[in-house]
Amino acid sequence: MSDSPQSLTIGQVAVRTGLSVDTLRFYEREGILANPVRRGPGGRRVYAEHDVDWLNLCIVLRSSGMPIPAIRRYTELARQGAGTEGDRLALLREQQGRIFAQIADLHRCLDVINHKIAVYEDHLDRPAE
Amino acid sequence: MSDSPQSLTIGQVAVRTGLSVDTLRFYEREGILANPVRRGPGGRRVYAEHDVDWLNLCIVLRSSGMPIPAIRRYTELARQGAGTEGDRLALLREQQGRIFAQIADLHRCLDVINHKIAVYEDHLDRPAE
DNA sequence: CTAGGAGCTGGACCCGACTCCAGCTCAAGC
DNA sequence: GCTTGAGCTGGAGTCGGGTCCAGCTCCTAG
Repeated sequence: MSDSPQSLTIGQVAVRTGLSVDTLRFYEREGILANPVRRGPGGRRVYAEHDVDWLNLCIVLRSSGMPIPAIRRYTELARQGAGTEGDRLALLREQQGRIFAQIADLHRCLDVINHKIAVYEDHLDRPAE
Repeated sequence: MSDSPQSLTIGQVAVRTGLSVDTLRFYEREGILANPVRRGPGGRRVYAEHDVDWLNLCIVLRSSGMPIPAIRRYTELARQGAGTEGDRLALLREQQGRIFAQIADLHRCLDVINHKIAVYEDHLDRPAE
């Protein structure tokens, strides 16, 4: 419970994030890790807790449909640090908008499907014929 | 205005559905058209209004994330006609469930992003520093 | 008759996002 | 000292969902 090791292996990060080890390396190549991962003895990646936090944000962005290049842009702004907050905010707001649109879209799909379901239920309720 | 031609060309179907001509042929190869498209003179596809209706349903299913093989299964049941309504209903209910899950997921993403946005707004509101 | 425009086919290609693999290096435990 | 397990690299492969293309056939209008 009281463990907050300041250094994690890629395997531990995989467990904490639910991403595969391969995906972690892939994301790194894609440049969506805030700080270019440190290396420990033997060239092994050393992650910190805040890398996990960052990855969790990336996971949220990805799963809401943000493509990797967009996440990379956001990451680059974050890497540049102070002064880019306005831009980062703008990117987040765009994504927020896209999420709203997706939700609205899904509700429209749901309407159609609910209607279809109702028709089938009605049809099946009718005993014979 | 008063046109409801009982036969449509692939180009007209493309316009009515918003799908490309290529995609229509692709969907046909994938077997997600209810009735194996009729052919007119010169081997040209002849569509009817109900094909457009069916395609519109397919579009809804696709855009709510149903993969093509699943749509194919649904289509096959529909083709078999009476007796498969229960199965079709089950497939629709599954998809309904997946849509609910997606919406819930997007709301969770939204929570995270809204929170991030609030932090940035707060940060940017602060005049100097 | 001839140039366009819409269709047709089979097959190649593309893109995004992973996923897998061979071949190598370490470090630890038996 | 040797096996095992976790990591490393570069590069290839996969999968889903389209998209594009060459080369051909019609039909219609000028």
